[in-house]
Amino acid sequence: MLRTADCGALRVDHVDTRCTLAGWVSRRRDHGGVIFVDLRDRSGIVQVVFNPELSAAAYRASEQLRPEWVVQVKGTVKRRPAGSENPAVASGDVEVFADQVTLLNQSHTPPFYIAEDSGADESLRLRYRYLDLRRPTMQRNLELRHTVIKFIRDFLDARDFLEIETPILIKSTPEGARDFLVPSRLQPGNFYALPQSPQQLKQLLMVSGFERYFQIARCFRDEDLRADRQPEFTQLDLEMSFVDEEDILQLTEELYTGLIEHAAPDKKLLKPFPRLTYQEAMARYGTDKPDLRFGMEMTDVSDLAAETEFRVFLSIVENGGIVKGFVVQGQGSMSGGGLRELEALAREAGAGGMSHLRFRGQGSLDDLTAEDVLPSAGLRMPVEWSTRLARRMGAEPGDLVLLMAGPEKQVNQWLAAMRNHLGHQLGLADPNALAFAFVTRFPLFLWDEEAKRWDSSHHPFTAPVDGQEALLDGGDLGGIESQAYDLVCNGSELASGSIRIHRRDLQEKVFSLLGYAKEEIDGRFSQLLEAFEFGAPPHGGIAPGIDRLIAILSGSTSIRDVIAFPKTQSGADLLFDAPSPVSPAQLQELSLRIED
RNA sequence: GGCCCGGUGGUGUAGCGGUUUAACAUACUGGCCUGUCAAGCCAGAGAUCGGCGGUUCGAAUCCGCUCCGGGUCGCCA
Repeated sequence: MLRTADCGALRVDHVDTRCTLAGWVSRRRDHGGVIFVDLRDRSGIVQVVFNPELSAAAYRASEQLRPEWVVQVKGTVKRRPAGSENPAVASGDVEVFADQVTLLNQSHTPPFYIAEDSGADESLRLRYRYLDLRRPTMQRNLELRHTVIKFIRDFLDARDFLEIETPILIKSTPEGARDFLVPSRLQPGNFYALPQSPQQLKQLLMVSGFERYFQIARCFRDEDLRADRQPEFTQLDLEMSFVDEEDILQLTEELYTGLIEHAAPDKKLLKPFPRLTYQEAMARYGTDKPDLRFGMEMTDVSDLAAETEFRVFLSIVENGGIVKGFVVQGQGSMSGGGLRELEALAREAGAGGMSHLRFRGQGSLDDLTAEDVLPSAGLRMPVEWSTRLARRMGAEPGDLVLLMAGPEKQVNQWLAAMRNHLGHQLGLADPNALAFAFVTRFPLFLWDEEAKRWDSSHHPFTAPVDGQEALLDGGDLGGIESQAYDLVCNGSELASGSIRIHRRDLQEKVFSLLGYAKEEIDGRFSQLLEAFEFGAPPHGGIAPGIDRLIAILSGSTSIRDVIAFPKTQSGADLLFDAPSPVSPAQLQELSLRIED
C-alpha cells in the first residue's frame, strides 16, 4: 500500500504515531521558514507541516508542490500547538510533521477551484467532470447515492426480492416517450430500442413466478431535458405478485422511511405519509404532485363568483369554467406592487389575470366592515358576500384571497404555479422537510384534446379499480379510476406505479379503447398478451426515481449534481464530446446512410 | 418548436456608444516572511469582450443571424 492512514481520519488518538499518507495537494501555505500543505484524499483533509529543522530535503521538495499534485508523505502525527487548532476541519486538532515526501504525479493548474463552492460555470465543470467530482460536495452526493442504493438492495433482499437484470437492447414500442434506437448490424434495416423502463419485462418475470423482483434500472427516453430530466436516468424498478395496492404502498412507505432515517437522518420526515386521491389532490392543490410543506389549499367558489357583477367571472362560469382560489395567510396588507408582481406571474403562466381580496384588520369575520375589504376591480360587493367568501375559503381578517377564473384544467395549473411560487417566496417551503404523500386512484384514461383520443394516464397496463371494469364496455371512460398511484415529495413526483392488468381479455380491451390497431397490438404486445394466457398471477409494482430522490436528499437543485457524468440540456456529454459523427465504415456496416 | 436568462484574462464578475492602454477579485509566476489554514506583503505576466455580419467617424457596448450553457412551456405512455 502507498499509505497507512487516511488524511481525514487522523485524530488526537493518533498523536505520536508514524503514518504514510497519499493524496492531492489542496493548498500550500509557504511562510518562508515553515510550509503548510493541506493534503486531501477521499476521507478529507489534514494539515502537513514541512519544517527544514525536521527534514531539509522534505522541506525543499515541498517548496515545489502545487495544487492538485499527487504526493506521498511520511511523517509523525502531532497535536497542534494550543490555539492553532482548526475546528473547521475534522482532523483540525492534529497535523502531520513530514520528514519524507514523494511526488507521485504533477498537475496542471486546474481550470477552477477544487473547493466547496467553485462557482464555476456548469459547462466548464462538465468539460472537466473528473475534476468537478473531486469537490467535496460532489463526493458527498455520490457517496449518498451509494448509501441509498445499498440500503435499497439490503432492504429488498431482506424481504425476499430478487435483483434480476433485463436487457438494454430491446424492442421499440413507440407510444409514450420517444425511443433511443440502436441499428442492428446482423439484421440490416432493423433496430433495437433502449428501454424507457423494463415495464413489460418485469411483468413477464411475474408470469415466470419470481414473485418479487427489483432492479436498479437504467431507463432511456429521447425527450427534451430539464433540471430533473436526463435522457438516461435510474429507477428502482420493482414488481410483486399476489399483492394489492395497499401492500405496495406499505412497502414503499417502509422503504422510503427506512432509507431516509438511515441516509439522511437530519431531514424532517413527516410520517405516516398522507394519502390523497387524484380528485382530492386536484381539488385542494390544483395538481397531482402537491407540495405539502405548506397549506394554501384551494376552494372552488364558482357559485359565489356567479353572484357578482364581474363580467369576467360571469362569462367564464356561464361557459362551464370555474372560479377557484386560495388564502394567503397574513398577507392581507400586501402592497399594490406585490399584487401586481403576482398578477404578472399569473399572466406569464398563461392566465388572463388574477383577482384578489385583501382583508384588513384583525379579530373575527363577524366584525368585518366594508372598509376592511379591499377587492380588486369588479369584486366590489356587499360585505356580507365577502364574509361568506372568506368563510367558505377559510380566510380571516389580515389574510389575502387570490382568485382565478377559466377552464378547470387551466385554473388548476395557474393556481398550482401561484401556490408554489408563494410557498417559496414566503419561506413556507422548509428546505429541510420532506413532505411525502401518496396520490392514488388516478383516472385510467385522460382525454387528449389535441389527438382527439383517450390516453392512459399512467400506462396501458394499469388495472382499473375493482368493480369498474364494467365501465370499459360503453361507460364514461373519463370516470374510470385506476389502481395507479404516485409517491410525491415536496412538489415533485418521486415514484409511480400501479396494479397491472393480468388477463388477456381485459388488456386487449384497454388497448382497443386506446385506439391501438390490431397489427399494432400484435407487433408490440403479443409477447405480453400471450404470456397472460399461461397463468399470469395478479401483480403490481412501483418505480421510484433514484436521481430525483438523491437530489432532494442532498439539497441539489438539479439531478445533474447527483449523476457522475450527466448530459447538458442539448443532450451533449461535454467530456467525451458525445454524440459525435461516426466513420463511413461504421455506417456502412450498419447499412445506414446520412442524408444531408 | 416557443418564451426567458447568460457568454468579457485560467476562474468569477464590473463595464452597456468615445476619458478603456478593457476594471476588480481570485487563481497563476517570481520575491519576502517559522504557525498559517480562503495565510499575509511586494512585484509581474495574462483577455482583440462566444462566432459571423451590419449600423456608426468610432462597437465589449446598438441591430440581425448563429453557436454554446442554463431555466421554463410544449414534450416526458
